[in-house]
Amino acid sequence: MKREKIKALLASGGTDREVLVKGWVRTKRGSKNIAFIALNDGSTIKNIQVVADVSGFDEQLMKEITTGACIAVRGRLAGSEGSGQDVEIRAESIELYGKADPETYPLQKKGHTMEFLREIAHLRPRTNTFGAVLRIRHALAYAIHKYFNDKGFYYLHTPIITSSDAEGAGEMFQVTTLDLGSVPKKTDGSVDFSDDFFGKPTNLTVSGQLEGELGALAIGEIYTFGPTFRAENSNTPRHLAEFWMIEPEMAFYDLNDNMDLAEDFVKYLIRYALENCSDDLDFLNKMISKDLLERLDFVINNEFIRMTYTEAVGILEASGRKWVYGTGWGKDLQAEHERYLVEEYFRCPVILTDYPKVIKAFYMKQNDDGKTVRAMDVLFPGIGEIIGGSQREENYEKLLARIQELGLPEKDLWWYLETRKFGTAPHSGFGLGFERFVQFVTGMANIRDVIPFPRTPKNAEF
RNA sequence: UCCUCAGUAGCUCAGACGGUUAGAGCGGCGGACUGUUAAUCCGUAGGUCGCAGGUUCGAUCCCUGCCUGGGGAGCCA
Repeated sequence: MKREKIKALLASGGTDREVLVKGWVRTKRGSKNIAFIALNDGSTIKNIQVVADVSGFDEQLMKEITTGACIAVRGRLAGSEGSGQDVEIRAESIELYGKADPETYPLQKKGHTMEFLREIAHLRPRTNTFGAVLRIRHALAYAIHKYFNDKGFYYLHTPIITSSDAEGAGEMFQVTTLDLGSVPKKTDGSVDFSDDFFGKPTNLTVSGQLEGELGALAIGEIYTFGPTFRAENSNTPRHLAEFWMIEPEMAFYDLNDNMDLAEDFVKYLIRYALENCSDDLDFLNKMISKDLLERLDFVINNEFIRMTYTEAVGILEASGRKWVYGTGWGKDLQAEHERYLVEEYFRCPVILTDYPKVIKAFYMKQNDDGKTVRAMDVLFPGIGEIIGGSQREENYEKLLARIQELGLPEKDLWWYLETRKFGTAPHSGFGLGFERFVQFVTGMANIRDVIPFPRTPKNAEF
């Protein structure tokens, strides 16, 4: 007999037939004569109720069917006499795959705090909340590939190990095979990397963007979707040391095309989740974040506000607010400023453009005013900056001048500069932090709870 | 990294001017119950009071340091 997944079984509609299901026991209740087992196999947030007439089963077996145990149930699918569910399985035989000693199994029927569940990350996927988050995370990852594939973008695999700190996106994790107990030194005392695996210092990537640009300037429109690593000592509900980032890069896109793509992309993903994960989103809306569905609907049904950094500063200065951080032109916007614009003034996602060049990266296209660059940040309620992007500087002289002005390692960037030397083209791109986006879609308050195994300062367990 | 709060039973928390046997709810275990929905009812076991020093006749409680976690900030996605 073929095992059926609970999701398919519940969707099938028919009753009065033999079925075989396998899964993990969520709860068992009942009396001396009858037992009710809520069984979940991860295919859906919904459990199937298994009803067992106790007299027909081995006493020891029934005793060992406890919360967390894994069982296979063969029985008859039937309409339920109880009110909590439409159908249930009248068990005819039960096989116990794995016991879960109730005295030591850490998951209870009652709710647990997110902090506690983080300590048992190997078991937390068995909870309703994490099951829902993991299914939604999967659906969003799939939708990302589908969106870009359908638009003719190519998935470009940029390197995880890199040898330059050109992007300057943050502190990096060093990659080495040198024996840290006795590091080879040169005569001047500095580390001799010639014996290291790559013969020079290497690190884990902080961004695939620069390599992404190489792809865009050859095959037109590409995207990356991979892990990135930042060794920043950031301890916040919005930062991870290891996170996933999506970075599309497009030839012949100007900043407006870039913004259009970003907005359309984000709305597509939310719509995809609403259409394909409604059970999980309903659960999260009820148990985790009260107005979740309302927020998601709002984002897909409203145009993002677009304005320049300069206009935004004007709004902040006209607000009459007392800010902890000053708001003069040329200063970067702080969390309190972004929050005011998004959550109070507009109450809508906002795209800010044309930031002062001094606070932005070297590769952004310089405007004719000599002061600003064609940058864009997409700001979301609750999580702040979710997308950062720009039109890239395609002019060789201007790009080189900026690199020199900032004292960046020109030698390490020779390959990047050559794209502007040989057949340069206007192009744009952006980066979307995947976990921050999953946070927004699921309503989870802490980014550590939207990735199966979070990596944060002082924590690399599991 | 800075500011701030916290760490007591498996979980969530209460507690004491510094003073003999540290409490509750839930969970577990035992029992009752012919259909339950985080079942209900009765009973019961369970604690190095985060770690290391210090003050004291005596510290889980006061002081110092450290560790871990939450929130806020910075850095950013």
